[in-house]
Amino acid sequence: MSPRHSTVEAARTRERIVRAAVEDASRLGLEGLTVGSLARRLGMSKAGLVGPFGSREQLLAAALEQAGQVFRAAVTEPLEGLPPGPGRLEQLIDRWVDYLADCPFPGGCFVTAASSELDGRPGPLRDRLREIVTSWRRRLATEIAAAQAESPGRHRPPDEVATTLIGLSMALNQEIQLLEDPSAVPRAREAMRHAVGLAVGP
Amino acid sequence: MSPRHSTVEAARTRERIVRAAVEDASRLGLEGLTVGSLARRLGMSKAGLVGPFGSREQLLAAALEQAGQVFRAAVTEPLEGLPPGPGRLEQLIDRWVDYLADCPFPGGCFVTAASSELDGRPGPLRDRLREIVTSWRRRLATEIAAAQAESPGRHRPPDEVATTLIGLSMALNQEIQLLEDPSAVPRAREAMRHAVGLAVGP
DNA sequence: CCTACCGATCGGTAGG
DNA sequence: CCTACCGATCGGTAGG
Repeated sequence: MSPRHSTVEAARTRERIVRAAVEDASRLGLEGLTVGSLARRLGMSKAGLVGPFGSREQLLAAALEQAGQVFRAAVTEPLEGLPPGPGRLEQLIDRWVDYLADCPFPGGCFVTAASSELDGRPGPLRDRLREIVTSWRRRLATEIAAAQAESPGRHRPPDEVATTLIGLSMALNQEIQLLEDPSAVPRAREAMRHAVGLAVGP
Repeated sequence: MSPRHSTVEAARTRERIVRAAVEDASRLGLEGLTVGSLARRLGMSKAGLVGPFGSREQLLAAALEQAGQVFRAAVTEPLEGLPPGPGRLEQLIDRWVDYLADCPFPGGCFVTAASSELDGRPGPLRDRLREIVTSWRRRLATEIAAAQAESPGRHRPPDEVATTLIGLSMALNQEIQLLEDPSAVPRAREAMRHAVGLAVGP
């Protein structure tokens, strides 16, 4: 009744392929990933590479899911256990900036790049990405509202602040990846803290 | 001594090709543009399409320049004649948001998409794009500093505000192109006005 | 997981 | 500006 060796091996192989696919897609874009060069890099045949997924597009879908997991592991999971409020929002911002500053993907934020690439290409990949982005926006707005609820006075609408934070993450990603400007990291961190109403440095 | 007819025709053809290239690249990305399908769409041969530019990459470079021109015509040129200060910054924000809301490119902001696509691909296209983005950042920071100079009190650093505005433009572009959320336009406009310290609506 | 192959398309060039 | 072609590569499949 124990799993056949080949089953374990198959899962390992699948995992190995997905990780390599995420790397390639991060550097070259989802459309830039080709099964031929990815297979060559892994020392496999094209058929062996695509087989576990059925098609190139389903391999890209698996890579997108994996990238979402990596983002959540870096930014969202460290918050578990903290009570909602300004302290947790501050942690979220720090984890988010750290994720962009020391990015687990060689080409910068995978979801941002995929969004720009897929927004004009209808299909299941675009649909799934829209779900991922929408869900993250909702999560952000909830965290912001919880933080605002603990301090008196008028606040900007949580949706607007969420847009500002997402925008700052995109601008930071550009300043790191395209402009290679090391001053961008502290600047974006301060801007995020200011946008949500946290005290900011001198 | 008058220019030969063929010279005028050649310039017209070149212009026509560049415009079509910008459209294709906006929808499919710069890497997604192929000379074969672009030639077919224009009823030309591949050789005739690429000839005036020398190579596909130089055609892409021409498309990038053209996209920069379109952006400046929409956002920067309308400001000419206005004195620096809050009024001109307000106009800049409105033209910028309008440009994104009713975009001259079918796939959304060309420069933002190109930035995300090229940031991991070293070469002359990336170098040129970096110049374009850097120059725009500088211009923005100058406009922000001029507006701040006219009002008393402490202000956020102009570089930080420039990052916030650029980020908001990217987030708005995503909300329009990927999420197709019509509420994004007024929200981003308010966020930009707030970020630069202009009075915002109710 | 492999080899061997499919038709289609890629960017580019020779020659006019 | 064209036709006609180059070698390379694309994603996918048949058959094992």
